Amino acid sequence: MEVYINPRINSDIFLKNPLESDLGKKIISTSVKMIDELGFEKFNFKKLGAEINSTEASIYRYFSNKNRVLIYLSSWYWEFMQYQIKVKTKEIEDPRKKLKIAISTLVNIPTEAQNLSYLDMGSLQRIINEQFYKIIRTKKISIQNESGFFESYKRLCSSLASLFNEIDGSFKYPMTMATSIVEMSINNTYCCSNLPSLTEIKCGEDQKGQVEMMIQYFCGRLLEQCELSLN
Amino acid sequence: MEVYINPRINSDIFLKNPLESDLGKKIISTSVKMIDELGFEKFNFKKLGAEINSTEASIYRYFSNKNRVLIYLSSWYWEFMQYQIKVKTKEIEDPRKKLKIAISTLVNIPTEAQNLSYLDMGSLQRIINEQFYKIIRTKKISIQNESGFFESYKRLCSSLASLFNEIDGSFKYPMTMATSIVEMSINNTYCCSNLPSLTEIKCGEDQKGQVEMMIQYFCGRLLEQCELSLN
DNA sequence: TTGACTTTGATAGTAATACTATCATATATT
DNA sequence: AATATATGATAGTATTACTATCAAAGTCAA
Repeated sequence: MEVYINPRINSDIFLKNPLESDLGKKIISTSVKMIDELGFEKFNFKKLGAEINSTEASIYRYFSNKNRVLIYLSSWYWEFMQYQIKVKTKEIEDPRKKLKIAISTLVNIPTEAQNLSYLDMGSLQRIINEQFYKIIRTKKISIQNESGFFESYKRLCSSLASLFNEIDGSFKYPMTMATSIVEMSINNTYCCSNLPSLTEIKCGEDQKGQVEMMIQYFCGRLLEQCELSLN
Repeated sequence: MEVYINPRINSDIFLKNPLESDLGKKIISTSVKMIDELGFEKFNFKKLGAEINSTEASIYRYFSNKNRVLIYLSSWYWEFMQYQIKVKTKEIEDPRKKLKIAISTLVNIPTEAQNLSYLDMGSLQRIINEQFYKIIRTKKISIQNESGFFESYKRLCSSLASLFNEIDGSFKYPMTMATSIVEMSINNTYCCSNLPSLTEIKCGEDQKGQVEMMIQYFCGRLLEQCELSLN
């Protein structure tokens, strides 16, 4: 019986749907672990094959190269994020409260989504924090964008932008603000561990709470009528 | 007679200072052209050697690998940026006016710095827009950070952060805001050409002006007493 | 049960990449 | 004139990112 949530992912990203076989599921779940441990550069299909007792050739039947695996994982991550935010804000009317929940989800997705996914969301979040930029900064960006590889990310940003718009219709740049907010959550979590002098967030237990409060603070200043931190 | 500005760059980044020989200068100026044209992945020392009528081995005497070239170029870029902002704000007292100039420089550095550099600043800016994240998202981040490879970038962010602090001492996250503003200039220029649905900026002649105004708008909302766009 | 089709495994091979090493030559320095 | 330094020329190695081929195993349908 299937209890996991399977996000719908653009089928041009893969050659064969990894969710339709045991090998496929192993490929993606073990990719997450290995990329998190080795880093994306040192990760490759030969090592992955060895790890899951399969072969390089078999994995190439699912994904044409390791970049596609990364694109697949990021689509998964953003789809999952979107879904979680949707579920958690369904019953809520006030866009300020919705935004507060969206921010919290953005930061805390790994703890909230445990046991809903084949994938280790903690590892996946670290991967996204480290690697997401590699996905969207490529010479192949136009072709990949036209193929719809980034739809999941764009959809999430759009729905944040609509929230901003609902809260403060006079705000001129909701889409830019949305990407900035998402990147702020990525960056500050990353910098806090790796380049601490670039952020006010202090590493440690309450780190995620700090990032959450910070993003609330920025939203409160950017949008009128939006004092999230006081609610 | 030397009329160019030579930014001081952490000497651990290179094996032999490229500014101290003709070959070295050719290496960096041709790297900029080639990375801009080919993309960083397809650029390598063999191709570079062929282009400048030298050899792979000779280039390896200057840089231990192509990543170091990218780090070198980004240090150059941020040093140059810092220097330009400093020169242009030297005589000015009002931190708001200083900030306005800093924002403009951030966006318009290629046109402002023509003929001050060996390097084509237009190409270099495109490279930074596309590749900067690759530099700071690496498994070697801690070692490289400890070696001081990112000092130029950090210094620039710090000086922006002090400006924010001068303008509005009550603002809680000046450093995060500084990195966000710098990244906003990088991202929106990139997205405008490559992922247009992620930004409100419209590609075209006035593109840089739009980005400038947008950043001013964000600063105006984030900091109290800071209506830059009205000045 | 036979036969066909699909999935995976096993193995081999190729072109390109990212270096490293060595030696010769040219040039500059003392 | 002797020496040190910079560069060029060439060769070689390990790894990577694929591609191709064939065999074995399991599945499904007549």
